[in-house]
Amino acid sequence: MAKKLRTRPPARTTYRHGDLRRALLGAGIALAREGGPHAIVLREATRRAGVAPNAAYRHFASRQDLLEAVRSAALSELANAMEAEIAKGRRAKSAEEAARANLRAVGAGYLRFAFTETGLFRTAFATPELLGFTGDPARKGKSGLDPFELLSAALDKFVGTGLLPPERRPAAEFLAWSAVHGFAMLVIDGPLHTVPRADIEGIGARVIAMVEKGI
Amino acid sequence: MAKKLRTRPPARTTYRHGDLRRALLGAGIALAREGGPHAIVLREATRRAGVAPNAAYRHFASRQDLLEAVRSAALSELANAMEAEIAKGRRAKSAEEAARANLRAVGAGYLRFAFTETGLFRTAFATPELLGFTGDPARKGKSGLDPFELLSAALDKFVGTGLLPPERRPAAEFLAWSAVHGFAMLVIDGPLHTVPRADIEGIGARVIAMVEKGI
DNA sequence: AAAGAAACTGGACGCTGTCCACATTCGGAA
DNA sequence: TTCCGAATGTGGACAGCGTCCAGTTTCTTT
Repeated sequence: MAKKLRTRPPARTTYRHGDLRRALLGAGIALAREGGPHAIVLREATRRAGVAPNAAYRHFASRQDLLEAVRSAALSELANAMEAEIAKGRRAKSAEEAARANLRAVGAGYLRFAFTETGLFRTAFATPELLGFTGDPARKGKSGLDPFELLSAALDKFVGTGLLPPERRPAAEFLAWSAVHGFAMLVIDGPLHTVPRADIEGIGARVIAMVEKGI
Repeated sequence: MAKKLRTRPPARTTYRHGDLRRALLGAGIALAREGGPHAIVLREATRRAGVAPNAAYRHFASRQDLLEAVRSAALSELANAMEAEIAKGRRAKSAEEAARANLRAVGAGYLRFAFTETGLFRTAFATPELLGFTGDPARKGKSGLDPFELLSAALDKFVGTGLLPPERRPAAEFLAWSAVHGFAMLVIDGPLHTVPRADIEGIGARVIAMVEKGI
């Protein structure tokens, strides 16, 4: 992989960069997109920003700190992908059908992002230590909801339309999420990696159906 | 974390180590158990074996090669954990109840291993590149089946006892696996990390129930 | 006893994250 | 306007990593 002479900006003339934090974050996102969390390397980010390695420390406390910022961005993009999928299926239907379509869209958007932006998806769930799912605004999508909240909203509609008895509502997001997330993992770097994408789509639909039926 | 002066053997007197490959593999497994795949570092393994860093290259082509060997060992231990759980529930029951208990045991064993041997579990599914689920004998448990085969066998019994219509059998392992694997991931380093273990057990049972019902 | 293969050592290289001391520039107070 | 402190970026260094190359020691085979 020739990663050396890439995206080197035209040798800035000013001493100050001007917007280094954003530049580093952008480089980090690009790196993650190309090669996952492992590929986020501080020195390469500074190289792409045209700046000395240590300059990064004025904006990020450590490599881990940069990784975390990229992670937030990835989660935000994931939320956007889910919202896009939800918006796609907006038709006039019965409340019940709408609730079903909504939940399916949440799952489908999640999977689409996982398979389309694999590097970012992996980064979004890369955890050296434990991860808190705080209400960090940097992780939300355009709707103001993060991925977890989007799923919760979809399940609330299930209860609202009587598709899910209220006593089974608590913690239901974890059942749904488990299935879809696990499936994504198995496809991305598990035994389903070699299965043709056409078949994947079918199995993915069955995973979502299993959730609808079994939740 | 004081990781330095650990398990240094008593300064071997012979030039040859005698059983270096096994020693390195053992050190690698210990490292993985303590800190996951990330913690498997070649130089540390050689240090623990009391040998120069390069000596490792007589037995493993690269760090990745050692990682792979540890991975196989981890998968084998996972299979053992699953088998143990299956054996626990062996009582005289109807074939149907036995099939249900079998599938639940497969899931429960998987989860138990994931939560008990987190480092090894993470290692088992760490994939820098893509991973093939070959019939590598080093990955099997005592029964001669690897984790995937154990799950397949459990599902076959479901079909055999009429609990699962044959037309839904194909690829069903991926539905079941997705749910349980995803749940493990969410607990290990996802948003469920902070949830008390008592509650986790309950949600885990519901995940498995969802699979039984929704598959 | 000699030769050849196998196992291990020693030193080096380039890469990484991070630390420290220094240089430059900007913005506000005098 | 000038000066001074805070913010930002540079340069050099360090230890640790995976890996390569060239030796050295030992075991095995002839």
